[in-house]
Amino acid sequence: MRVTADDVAARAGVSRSAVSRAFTEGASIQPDKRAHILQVAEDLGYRPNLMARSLTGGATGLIAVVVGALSSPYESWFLDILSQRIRSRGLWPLLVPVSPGQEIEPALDHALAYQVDGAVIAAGSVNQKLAERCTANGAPIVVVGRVLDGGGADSVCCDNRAGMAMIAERLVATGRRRIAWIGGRADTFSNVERFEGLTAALAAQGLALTDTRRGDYTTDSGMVQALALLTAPSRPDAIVCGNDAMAIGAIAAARRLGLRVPEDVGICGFDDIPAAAWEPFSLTTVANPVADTVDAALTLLTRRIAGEKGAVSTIRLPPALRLRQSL
Amino acid sequence: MRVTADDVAARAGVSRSAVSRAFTEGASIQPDKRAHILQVAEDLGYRPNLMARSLTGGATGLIAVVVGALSSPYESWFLDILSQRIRSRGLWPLLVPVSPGQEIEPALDHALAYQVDGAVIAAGSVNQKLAERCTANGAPIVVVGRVLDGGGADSVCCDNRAGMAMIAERLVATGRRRIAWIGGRADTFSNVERFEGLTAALAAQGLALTDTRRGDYTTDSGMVQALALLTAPSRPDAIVCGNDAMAIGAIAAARRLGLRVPEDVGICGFDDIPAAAWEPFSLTTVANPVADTVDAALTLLTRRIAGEKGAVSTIRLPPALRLRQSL
DNA sequence: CGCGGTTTTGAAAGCGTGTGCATTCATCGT
DNA sequence: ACGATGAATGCACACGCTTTCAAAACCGCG
Repeated sequence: MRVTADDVAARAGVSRSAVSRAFTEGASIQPDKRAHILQVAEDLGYRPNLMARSLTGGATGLIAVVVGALSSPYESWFLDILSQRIRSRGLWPLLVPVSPGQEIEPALDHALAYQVDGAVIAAGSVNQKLAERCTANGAPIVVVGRVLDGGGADSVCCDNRAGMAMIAERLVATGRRRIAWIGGRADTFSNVERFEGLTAALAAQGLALTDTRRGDYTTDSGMVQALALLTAPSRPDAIVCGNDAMAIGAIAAARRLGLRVPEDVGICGFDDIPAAAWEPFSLTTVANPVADTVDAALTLLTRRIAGEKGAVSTIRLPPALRLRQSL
Repeated sequence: MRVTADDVAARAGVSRSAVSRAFTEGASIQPDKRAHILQVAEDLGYRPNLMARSLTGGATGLIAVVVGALSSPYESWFLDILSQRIRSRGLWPLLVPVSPGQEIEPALDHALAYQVDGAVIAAGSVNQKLAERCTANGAPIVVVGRVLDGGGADSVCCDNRAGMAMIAERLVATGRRRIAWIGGRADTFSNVERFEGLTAALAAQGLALTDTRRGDYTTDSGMVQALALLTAPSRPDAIVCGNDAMAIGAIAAARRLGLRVPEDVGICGFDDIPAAAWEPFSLTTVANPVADTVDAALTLLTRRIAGEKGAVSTIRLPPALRLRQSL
């Protein structure tokens, strides 16, 4: 049914090896013969079967991309950049979507069976054992957005504490005194670092959070938690959110209550997703250097795929404060 | 390097055939022997190589997913649902990102070389010839969000005209007289249908568009075009946008100009992306039945993969009006 | 114990490709 | 003209797996 190299060979009156060589850059074959073969292949709609090719020991060119709920603006923004960059390196992203809370291991296992050359893991929790198993299977991994404790794999991650220190500085500069926090799921790496980073930076200024609440990184949860904060007896004059999506929800909550942002309450987020710059929000936030993160991660990964054996490296990329209207 | 079935066979003291059978559901093998083999495989970290397996004529389980700029909220929302549904059918999405305006053919060609079982095409333009080539290569395709002229492939698509008719009805009901349109790229299927659907429905009510402008389906472009419309001598009292992202931009534009929505100007979009429901927008829009669309598309596709040969079918799913605050 | 029938089992033949190896062929220098 | 050189070519094997096929083992029953 599917047209193979044998078909092309028969039609072109050459051996199958010749067909293979015609498609191999720099192989020893007469130029006009190659042209003829390629023409016949074109006519028949033939393309070398990459599965079979990879069987002989070559790479598949497949990169597993483990990513969380794509409905989140941050995740989809990230995947947009990542998938483009993977393609521009001549590789192909095999998407492995995992729901929050879902185990990553069985899905990744299955992806490994596709002989992926490597994996970029941007969601779910991965321990050292899993990382080692992947590497042992010839598929090095790079973890993005968190640092692997135990150091089983390379990782690239924004410097969350530094980002929060910038926020704290801005809070002090604008004279905020009653500062509240809306975080995400307590067990996520970024949430922990951002929370600790904020409290530490505030403590250095002699300040402390007056209230802390927990959302789930969605806009809706940010709105719900902000409504609770802003209707409490001692209303905060600033709300720091663990990510931009919740901050956007918080702005919506303030508006609904008739509060002015930033005069009555300052609001800020983290990541600088595209929507943060939309005028109705104009969110002051910390820019997560996603493009640089992706580049660094892919560079690390391709090096490992090429066989580099050195110690695992952890890259921390510096974020930048984006001052807009909301704080 | 990578552990193969031979390794497992040697370690378990059986033949390679036995190992293969142990992993094949319903194969003829003694239960305790299978258990033993599976245990050994587990110890060695063995999983059958899916590339090699697919070589014998079986399916790869790979579905190429051609999708456009994921930074767009609609696209990422769509991909979120699609990827989950693909996984829940036991298949795997091979992501093929294409930039707007970029040719889809070379990318899809390359994906075909991975022996994908089929393809879901939600971006780029596909003609009948390309569709036939895919089908001939054993990879049926289904086109989503547009209808293939010439009918070379199944397609699933929202009934854009019906949606616009609902909008027109609402416009009349709220007494709008000067209605403007902000569309997307002129050559896209959804843009053409939505525009024609709106003008036709308005004409049936004795109305006509007072102004039309062209954006590119992004929030920024919606804002730019809406600013132009709302500062023109004859300001419209309603703006219909080709999608939600532009409508959100239009709301931002109205706010910046100090206009009240919907009192001074009604604004509506199309798709009902998650952000449309966010309170600061509360966008009246037409709900694109994305989940149903995805299900229908995958059902069609899996049937084709199973070998169904019938005539191509075009499924039109009915949209629904979502009345919120903006119109 | 023998025999028909049913499972289990291992050997071997592919699946489509890349490539080492030996062979052929053209080319070139002397 | 002739041997040396190098490119071009075809054969055959390897990759890891599934599956057919025939042989072997097992079962129940007379």
